[in-house]
Amino acid sequence: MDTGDDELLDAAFMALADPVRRRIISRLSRGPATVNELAEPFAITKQAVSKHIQVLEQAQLVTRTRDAQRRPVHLNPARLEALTAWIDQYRLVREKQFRSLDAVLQSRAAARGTQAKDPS
Amino acid sequence: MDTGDDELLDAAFMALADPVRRRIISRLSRGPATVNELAEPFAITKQAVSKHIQVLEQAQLVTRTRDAQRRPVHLNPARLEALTAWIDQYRLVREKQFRSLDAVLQSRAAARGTQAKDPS
DNA sequence: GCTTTAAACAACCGAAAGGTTGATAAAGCA
DNA sequence: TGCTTTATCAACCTTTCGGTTGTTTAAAGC
Repeated sequence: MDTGDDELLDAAFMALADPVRRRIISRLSRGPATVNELAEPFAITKQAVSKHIQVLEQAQLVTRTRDAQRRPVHLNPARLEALTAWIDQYRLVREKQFRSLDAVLQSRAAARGTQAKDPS
Repeated sequence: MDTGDDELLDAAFMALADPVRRRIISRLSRGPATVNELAEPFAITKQAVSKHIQVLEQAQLVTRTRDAQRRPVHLNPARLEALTAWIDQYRLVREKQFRSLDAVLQSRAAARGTQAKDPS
């Protein structure tokens, strides 16, 4: 079991629980950006955005480098992979089970409603 | 960059940010369980566990059925898939960037000097 | 030198989360 | 009919989170 990564998982999931931080991740997936650039589309102060980035940095979802007086923020895809790894670990177990017919029908019906990919 | 099910993503990531709730998910991946069964391994009251399950239920990560006076909790794998789908959406974009060195250099240059246009 | 810009640090506030105790409802069993 | 089990509801408390304003550091430009 993943007893060691508990705090990192805590931090990562908590970090992604905020829509502002998720949009920051979305923005960073297209390349590094500074705090000011990241703060622009939001109606909050740069200090608030700076705190959001600190939260993402603590979760190791992003890293910061030095470039003159700017500090570009970079995405860290490895941490995102760690999250999908954790989720898949239980998602796949459940798919294999097929113990309750109700559960299967429910998950199939729900999968039709969302954009789930075919597991085959 | 649709942010349609923002609230569901909020709720789901927030729900998984707690180690107790993650262990509940882990337990449920091996089959349904009641509140009392889920509360047993933890040093908190059943009321607290009941609240945790409410949080998971609001995020649609679990569902509850009726079986006499028991209310077994079931896992809902479709919601877990939605999370991996969101993450992969940005993880894969990033992988594509790594494949092209030009894209990396472009984003670096954009972050350094040219603030004239969005680098997308 | 002095000024501007980017960004962090610090103190503060309101709202929400996690936990507790106590009371309540509903189903099964004597 | 009581009585137990299962689980929720309600009020309350403490800690943390998201945001603000104000101050400070650090590097560039003049």
